[in-house]
Amino acid sequence: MQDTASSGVALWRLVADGIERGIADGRFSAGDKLPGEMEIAETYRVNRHTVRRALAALAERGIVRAERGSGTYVEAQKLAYPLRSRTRFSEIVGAEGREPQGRLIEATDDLATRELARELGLKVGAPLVRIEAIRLADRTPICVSTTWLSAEQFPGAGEVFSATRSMTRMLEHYGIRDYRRGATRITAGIVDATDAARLDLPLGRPILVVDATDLNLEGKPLVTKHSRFAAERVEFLVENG
Amino acid sequence: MQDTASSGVALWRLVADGIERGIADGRFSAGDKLPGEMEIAETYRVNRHTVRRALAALAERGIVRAERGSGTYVEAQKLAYPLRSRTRFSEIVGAEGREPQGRLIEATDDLATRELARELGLKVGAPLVRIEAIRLADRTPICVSTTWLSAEQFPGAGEVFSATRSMTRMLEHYGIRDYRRGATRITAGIVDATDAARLDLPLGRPILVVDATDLNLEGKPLVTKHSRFAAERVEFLVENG
DNA sequence: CCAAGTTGTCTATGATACTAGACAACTTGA
DNA sequence: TCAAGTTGTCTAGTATCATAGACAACTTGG
Repeated sequence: MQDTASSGVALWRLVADGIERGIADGRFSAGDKLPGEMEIAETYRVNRHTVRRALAALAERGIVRAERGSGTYVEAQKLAYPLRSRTRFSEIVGAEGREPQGRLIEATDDLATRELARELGLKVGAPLVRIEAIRLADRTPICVSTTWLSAEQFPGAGEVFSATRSMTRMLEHYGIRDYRRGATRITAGIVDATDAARLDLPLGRPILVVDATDLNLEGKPLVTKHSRFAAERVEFLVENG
Repeated sequence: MQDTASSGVALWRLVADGIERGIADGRFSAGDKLPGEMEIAETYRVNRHTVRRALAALAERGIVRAERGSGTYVEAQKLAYPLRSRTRFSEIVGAEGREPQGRLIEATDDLATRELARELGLKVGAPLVRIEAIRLADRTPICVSTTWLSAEQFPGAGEVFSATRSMTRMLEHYGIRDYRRGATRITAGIVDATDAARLDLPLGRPILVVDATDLNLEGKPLVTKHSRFAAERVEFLVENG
């Protein structure tokens, strides 16, 4: 493909548009592996470097993701994540037709700092369970969360979460049938090295940081969390009214 | 105006598209004088030479005409395209005093889908020749067409079209002296990236989509086509009675 | 472990895009 | 006639676009 009589549109842009169209048309679906750079270059009659430019532009926009040695894959579209008083990760992901999954990274004992104590309605220094977990949709990491619970109210919470792989089912194990979201604070930042590895994100990528506390139906704090979402994989929906 | 975060679209093309849009929208009419090159350069925050490049591209396509010492004037007029039982692109364009031209993009083998088989009076799966071609008037692309013919009735149709550059002359080669238009269906849509590049149209522009079948004098289907016209360069005339 | 296939990075070259400034050639209206 | 405004042409420098080849780094399957 030669620059179409110098049309004013860069070759790499035409290639990028072609690939994006293939994704939009369903010729490639989320998770699919694209043809190799060489193959794309041949089908468009273009140099491999031009294809790389096109793929870089798509990767920049989070539409594809290159894996060295393996291939380039179609990124899932952003997960629509409504922020309501009832927010359950597994329900939200399931409602999008994707497979929710939770994975325990570690569960440790901890002591309440002043902030944690205030959020949870406990005394400073009260024993807590701290759960570091990762949540996925269709095997793509969406967020890592640090969750704190009272160690007295939820003894052995780490093992239970590890077994159930769901915060909701873990609370059910302790007889909590329902809960609701209290305050939610949202900020943004840059991923650190630890979270980057856990989220399978390149360094320097933006994250959405959510601090939230869940309450039981009487308004008593149950758990408080500090979650970091891969910004390019999720879109928060705030419902007005 | 700097290259918009390196969008892959040349600055002069953005300026040219802007001016062309102004003409299409009626902000400038045929015969009007455009603002001076300096003024255009200022409104687009661009060097005067870039404006000259844009105007040169428009002049090349016969849309504007520059007069030294005086100004640049709008030339554009839509191609009047009558829809009759006898529709020959080259005749229609020639009748407007413009130079018709055809160009083969590709010719491939194909198999009849149910719809194509019905249109052509063939069996599903019958071998077809699929011709992708572009038609121009005075070097301005007017439409791209996908044409299907029976591979058995017209063997090697792709090469013949490539050589004759005319559908009419191609059919003459197979002994078809005359044909007439059967059903014609017209819809509209937005140009996709591939057609945009072929029609030299900015993305997002409207197209006229025409599906039609040509019959021989006994009413037997010869070819069926799916054509996309640049809406801003053509005006269909339907003759009543 | 190895071979094949993949993406990542480097260097290099030529063409094109964009900016900048200057001046020539021409038209228009006062 | 003259001044102002217009398009046409030239030189020059910087950045981007596109091609080309080579090799490194990595993954996958046998």
